Amino acid sequence: MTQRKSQILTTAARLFKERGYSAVTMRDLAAALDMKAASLYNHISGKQEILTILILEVAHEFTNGMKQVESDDSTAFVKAQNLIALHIKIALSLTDSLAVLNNDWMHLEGVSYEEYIRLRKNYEADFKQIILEGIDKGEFKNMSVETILFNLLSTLRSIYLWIPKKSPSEIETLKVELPDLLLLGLKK
Amino acid sequence: MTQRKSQILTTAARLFKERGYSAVTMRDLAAALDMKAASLYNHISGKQEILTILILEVAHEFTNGMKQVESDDSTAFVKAQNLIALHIKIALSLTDSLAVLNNDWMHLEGVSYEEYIRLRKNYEADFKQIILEGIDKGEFKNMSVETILFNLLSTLRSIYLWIPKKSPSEIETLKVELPDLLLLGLKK
DNA sequence: GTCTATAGAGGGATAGAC
DNA sequence: GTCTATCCCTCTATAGAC
Repeated sequence: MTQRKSQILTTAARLFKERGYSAVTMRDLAAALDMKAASLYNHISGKQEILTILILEVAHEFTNGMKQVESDDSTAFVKAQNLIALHIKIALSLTDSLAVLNNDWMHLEGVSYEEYIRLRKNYEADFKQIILEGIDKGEFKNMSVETILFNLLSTLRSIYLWIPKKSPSEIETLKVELPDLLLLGLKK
Repeated sequence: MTQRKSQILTTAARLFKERGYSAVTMRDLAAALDMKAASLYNHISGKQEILTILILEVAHEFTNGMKQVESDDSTAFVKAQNLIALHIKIALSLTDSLAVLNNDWMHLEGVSYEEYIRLRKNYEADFKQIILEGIDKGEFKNMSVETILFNLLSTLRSIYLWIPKKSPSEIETLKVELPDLLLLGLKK
């Protein structure tokens, strides 16, 4: 990956986050980089390639993080804590790309689309399994696993919206309080 | 509002929800209604009008619901319960428009944009006030109000994503469990 | 109220000079 | 590696017949 290409990708991520993939033109992107649209094509094959790289990078981060969490031989409660930390970490390091994943995944095409859907399906199934384990072993309240998963993923998926508006000290507060807020209500 | 116009609006809401405002063309919308794009303009002034009507209707529903909740002389805990019920009710009755509000508000233009921003700002400030009241009176844990607000709004804003996939009985479960899940962890 | 036709602007992408 | 010029297509919206 050349320097120019990653410059294009980070700028694209920011613009896609602000206005959405479909509303950003190659001319917009080029202008934000002080160049002409035609020049972009020396670095990337097209608009779709940008979208695919941005989204699949984040999706693989989640998948790898989940593998890490699962390989650790700990309680469901600790695994859930680690997943919360994973979401915060990715939201901090890949804020804009994560926004693109959340909002524009449906504009992926062909095999990239299939790949994304597969990764997301597996991630959610793994997450559900961890919650089920927690309920089975009496670590969590005996509530509908669907409701719990919905609540956790909703909040975790929104972190990227919250982070850019906050100071480093507020983010530290979130890191400490979010696991408590999300999991202590669940604890048996 | 003629029957034809509301037919156009509900179809547009569905398409905008699926692909986003910018990716849906007037030809797409017309085709979904078995008509030609030019005919749409006998009922609406343009694409922007559709977006404005869909989003501001939902925004006013939230604003009116908040007024109701505030006018009730009850504890912060009950007010929070009522706000959760409000979000579930709107997510059920205006699922597609709510999705459009969440995803495409930034494509509003002119006074409609200003109006939306104003309504959202006031709604969030009112919500925050209720949480602060709960902390002050010792009903809620003494946590960062920002963290609490973030968690509540994240989950409440995502309900529309969850509802279309679920059966009526699962939705009943959500109505019962969500206030417990969101608020009992907060309770002092 | 719906149609065909089309204006006028702007989209992604390519060719080829430098 | 960047540019100008341009292709070809699609976009929103309008004009005017029926």
